[in-house]
Amino acid sequence: MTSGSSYHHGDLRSALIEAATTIIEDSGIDALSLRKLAEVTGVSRTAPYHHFKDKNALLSAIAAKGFDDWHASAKAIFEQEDLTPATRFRRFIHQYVNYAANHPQVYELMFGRTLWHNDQATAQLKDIAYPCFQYQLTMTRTWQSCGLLPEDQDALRLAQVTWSTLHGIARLLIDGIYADESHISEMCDCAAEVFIRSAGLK
Amino acid sequence: MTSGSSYHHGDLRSALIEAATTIIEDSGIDALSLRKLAEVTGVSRTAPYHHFKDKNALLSAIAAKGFDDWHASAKAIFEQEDLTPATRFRRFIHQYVNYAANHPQVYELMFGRTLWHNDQATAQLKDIAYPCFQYQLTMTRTWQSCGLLPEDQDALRLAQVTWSTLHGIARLLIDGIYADESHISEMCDCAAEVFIRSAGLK
DNA sequence: CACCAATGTTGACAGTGTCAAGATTAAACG
DNA sequence: CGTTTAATCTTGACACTGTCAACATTGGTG
Repeated sequence: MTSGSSYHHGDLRSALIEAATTIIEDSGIDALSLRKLAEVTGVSRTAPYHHFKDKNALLSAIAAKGFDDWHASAKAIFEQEDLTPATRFRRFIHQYVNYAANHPQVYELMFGRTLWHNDQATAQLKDIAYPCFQYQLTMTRTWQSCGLLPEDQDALRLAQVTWSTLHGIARLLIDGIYADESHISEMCDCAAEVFIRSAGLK
Repeated sequence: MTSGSSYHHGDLRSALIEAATTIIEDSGIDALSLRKLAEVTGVSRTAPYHHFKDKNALLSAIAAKGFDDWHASAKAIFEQEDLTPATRFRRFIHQYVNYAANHPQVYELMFGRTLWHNDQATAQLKDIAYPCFQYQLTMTRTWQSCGLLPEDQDALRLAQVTWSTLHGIARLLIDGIYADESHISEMCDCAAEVFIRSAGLK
């Protein structure tokens, strides 16, 4: 593949995403510079601009891939029909927080201000991310009708609140505030317990 | 004050913090460059380095001030003894999220990765921030003994979970994901409701 | 085979944080 | 009061960043 001509790379776009992801996972988002990335990939400084409009577009592409992975694993748990809804609910919570803890830099990218804040989030990114948000709502509705979450609350608000809790735990962990990784599991259990009890079941 | 000699500024440190805060609140953290800040303050590029070790130290100082404000207003609500605990609990939640919504950039600084992530958070910042975290725990214990929060859960875990929920709501709002400002109040109500119900009180 | 669009290259520019060395001045000390 | 000292501020410089413009190379299409 990397045999013949050295002028044209062949599949630079994929190579860039891969190398960038490695750098980000190893050394954090701030350590990623397009110039260094180009050097590592064995290409000149401005070559990436033929595949990504700017740095933001590259980061968006990486985040988009993260959403894909994340969505898939959430779905895998949610649809595991041999488990009770309560078990799936608990597993989903653990899985969510663990994903964030295991991929802190990518999680930061996916849900951080860098991409979303003011401006455009690369239509492509929105197209991938919004269904993920929507899925959270779908799951919430199901859990409500199972009696795992209070049925009299508005589904959207409840989805926002439950997600906020997981997102908040993830951020506090990732940013290294007030919580450390050794308590992840207990925090997840506590959160699950609180939500389930609020449904008045138990 | 700004009369006589123009070589020495007089109170550059304060002036820098003030100007920097303005810039950050107006245009975001990324818009703050030390060089521009120096120019605005009417001083040369490297003058700030005699008052702050580096950019991080300046940001830490701003965040520290934010923690002061935040802690004060949290305390003000928590100690308002003419209100029922439940009312104070609800108000605290609303106040927390509103503070974040009204000071998004400073909140981002206070609780974001920029300052906390890998490294040092300027001992001074830690000294101011940690008591804030501790206060969250104190409040949680009180709420537990009021029956507002489940008494059988570990106080630290519960404090982490409740705070995560507020923090998560704040971040989703600030980062512009999935939730917009018009629903702040409803989201807070929903969160309060869930927690209170989980105590089994009703 | 000739051409064109895609892809890759070097050069350049404005901007950044920060260090080193020197200028200016307020404060401390005789 | 005069002198020294330490704080403060300045210019110069360096390495680094993202990104644009202009040019080179090439694979695929007519």
